[in-house]
Amino acid sequence: MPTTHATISHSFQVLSQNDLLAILPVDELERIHHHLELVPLPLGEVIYESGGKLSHLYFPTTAIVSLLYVTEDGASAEISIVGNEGVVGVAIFMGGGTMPNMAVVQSAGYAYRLKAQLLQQEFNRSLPMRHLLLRYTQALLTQMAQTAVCNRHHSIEQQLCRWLLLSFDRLPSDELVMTQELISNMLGVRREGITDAARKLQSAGLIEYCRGHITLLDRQGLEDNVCECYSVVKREYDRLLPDRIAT
Amino acid sequence: MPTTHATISHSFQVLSQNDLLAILPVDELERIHHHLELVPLPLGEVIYESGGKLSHLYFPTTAIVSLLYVTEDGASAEISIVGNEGVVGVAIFMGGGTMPNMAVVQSAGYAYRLKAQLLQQEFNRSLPMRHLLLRYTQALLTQMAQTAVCNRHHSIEQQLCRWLLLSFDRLPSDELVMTQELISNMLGVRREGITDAARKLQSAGLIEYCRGHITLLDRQGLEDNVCECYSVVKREYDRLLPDRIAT
DNA sequence: TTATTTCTGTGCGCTATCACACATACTGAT
DNA sequence: ATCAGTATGTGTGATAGCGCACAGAAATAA
Repeated sequence: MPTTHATISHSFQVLSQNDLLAILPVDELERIHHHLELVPLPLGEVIYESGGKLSHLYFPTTAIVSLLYVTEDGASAEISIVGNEGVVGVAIFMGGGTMPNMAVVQSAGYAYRLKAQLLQQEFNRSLPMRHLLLRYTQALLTQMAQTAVCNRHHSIEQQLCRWLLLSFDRLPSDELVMTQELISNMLGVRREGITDAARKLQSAGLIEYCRGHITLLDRQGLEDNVCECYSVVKREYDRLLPDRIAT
Repeated sequence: MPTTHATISHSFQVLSQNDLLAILPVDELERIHHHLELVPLPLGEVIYESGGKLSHLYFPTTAIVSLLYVTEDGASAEISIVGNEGVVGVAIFMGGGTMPNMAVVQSAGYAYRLKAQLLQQEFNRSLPMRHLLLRYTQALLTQMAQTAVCNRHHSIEQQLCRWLLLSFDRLPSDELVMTQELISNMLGVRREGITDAARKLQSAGLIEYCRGHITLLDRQGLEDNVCECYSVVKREYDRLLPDRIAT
């Protein structure tokens, strides 16, 4: 189907809700945008299981996805967060096909997706596409590394601040739908630990929460309480993907 | 300088001490092997600093290198271990150039190195080279992710087992030159914590240590005590780089 | 409405790890 | 042989986070 200029620009505007698609040169985007499929990602949806083959690469727009590892005895830990700044499914172009962790929708929303095979072709053929995805993957590496550091050295309260900031950075609004129980699963700590930390942040007037709804009140306050891990990761994303649309 | 077949095969045998070079198709290797420079890596040598530009990609043969993050207040945590199964300096071909962590030689030995610019050319030109390095990078991703999980959920003793196994896997001998103090820096815990855990392992007859020399006595015993993180990482390396030379 | 489930608050004892302070023992240089 | 430096052992008290148990409150369903 031939595409008029009008529909292309319209599509591009929508596509630009994902930073990586937004940076991609127009001619690259033209080549793939008919294959991009907009899909809703409801809360809790599993995009891929541990060891499961990835059928698509996902470009989140409004959705947030967590990369989670679940241990043999049922404990869990979040490895990284992916929102509209990145993609879910790097194993497709990295060559492994699968990963030993799972991707779960942490905040409902939408994502564009591209068939794995098509993406692989594009990755091999197009230098800009390759550069973009690899730079994003390097940023992902940093996020994972910093998660390891944070898990080792920082308090639950600091980690909660980090997690909230990373999440709000990827969210169009200042409200997050998320229970303390779920957050505790992400951070791999007890629910009570989150209750304590969250209460402190609320008393300090940084956030407000009520039965699964968290509202950001004072971003600067959170940044004052967070450990260095947040800014290290953020700086690295900004450095590696400088032209992405500012949130 | 033209190269005879004899010198080529000789070189290749030596080069094959690094698994990635060993897997590389012969014609690819021929193209770069004159540029590979064998360098000694003494204990403690810093291959790159946090944020420092990488001049070379390193292919360790007998050396082991740790990717370390040092926090603002001086605490440290190992992000991953690299030995003859991989390379140090993925930021070169991933496109970022630098990383917010440092690479330190954990066990003295040798490595081949290749100028960054040359590697970048090769990475863009050669599909096998690219595939190889990207698959290795995916394995690295898994190691980082699993480090995060391990830091969150597992005991010092389990982590010590994991660390020892990962190190001995990358070592030609059964003896490791390494003080408890240094190990504690890698794992990001107190030295006394390592002393306790190491003593337990020694009493159980799994290792023997004396003033900076650790000898592996019972690998199976270590594997019985280690958390799942070790095997998850190992399986992933084996899966992603199946043809590497068995140690 | 009432009943039930979900979410959050709170208390209490337990354990792993930490921080610090030393003691001991081995090593190597002079 | 001596001494300084390095590596390891040990003790004591503090603390963060855990496991468990349960209470109250808000949302949801009947």
